[in-house]
Amino acid sequence: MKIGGVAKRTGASVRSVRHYEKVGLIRATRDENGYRDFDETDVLLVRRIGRMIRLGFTTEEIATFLNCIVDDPATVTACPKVAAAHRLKLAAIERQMADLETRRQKLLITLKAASGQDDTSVPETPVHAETSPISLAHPHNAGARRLFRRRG
Amino acid sequence: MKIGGVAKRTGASVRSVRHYEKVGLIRATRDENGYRDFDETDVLLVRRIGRMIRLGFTTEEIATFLNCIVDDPATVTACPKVAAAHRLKLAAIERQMADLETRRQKLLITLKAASGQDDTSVPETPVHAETSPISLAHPHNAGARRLFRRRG
DNA sequence: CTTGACCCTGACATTGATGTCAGGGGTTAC
DNA sequence: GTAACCCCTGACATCAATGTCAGGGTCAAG
Repeated sequence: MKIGGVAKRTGASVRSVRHYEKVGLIRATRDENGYRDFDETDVLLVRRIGRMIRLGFTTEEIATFLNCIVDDPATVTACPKVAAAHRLKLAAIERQMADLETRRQKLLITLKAASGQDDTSVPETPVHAETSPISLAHPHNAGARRLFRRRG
Repeated sequence: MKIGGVAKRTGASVRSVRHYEKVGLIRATRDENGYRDFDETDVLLVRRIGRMIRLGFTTEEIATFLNCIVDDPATVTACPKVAAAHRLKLAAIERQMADLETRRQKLLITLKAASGQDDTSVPETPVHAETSPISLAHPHNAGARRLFRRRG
């Protein structure tokens, strides 16, 4: 199967499949004309890589445990590298969530401080707000916009 | 005050202060020798910019409402632009949190599927798991590591 | 006059998967 | 033979704040 077929079957772009090969996640034999040749096993692998990436793993991380991914769903994390990588990623995600939660609380405080809105429910994690919402007038900053490149 | 003084007083780097000026968030007069000259007002503004950035605003976003930031903490979001920007950011953060939560649940499922660990409590948001943890053997991916640049 | 501590501008690097373009070739059907 | 697809490699762009380097001034103290 050529690369276009893999792309079609996996949902990955041709560009991405080439990228996965370049970083060593997949391997392809070559036809006489230089075209990559894949089989059904590669399709499954590319699908799995896509799932991993959507979970937040980088290709570099995936590479560290790709060689111990096994066919039996029951032994998923049986290989310690896989389990370790998953636990690390889990911890990283929870750190990110905590950071986002902090920022969320500060935004809520700022919003609540000004407008007497009551639809901002602010559930768990009570905050002790030394956040000092907004202040400071600075008269000369009117024309600040549009110094930025726009996406072409 | 010269740029080094601003940096020292705000915690921002000299590089960052120059950057804020370049994108129009602050303005500096120039001494005869070309050196930037700042006053105490600029120090307060740079501190505020730093806080905004830590909240997750980009300088481009900050620029859209910087000119309506006022000195009175009670009127924080009195300027509609500020409130709108904060609500947008809040919504974006909540989307990110939801995405992270989804990924977290999938990671937990995968981990739970293999090791009979019980310290993974999995609290709220029950998941309907069509996640298909891990599978697929691929014998020829042993030498995948170290194709990546290392940071020097 | 030299040293050291500042300041200046401009430019490149970082992160990482992916899009996209340039320039070139293969394969197939008409 | 030519149009229409597909493939190849290599390279640049994306996002955004910040670090860092090169190459060059300014200025005060010794």
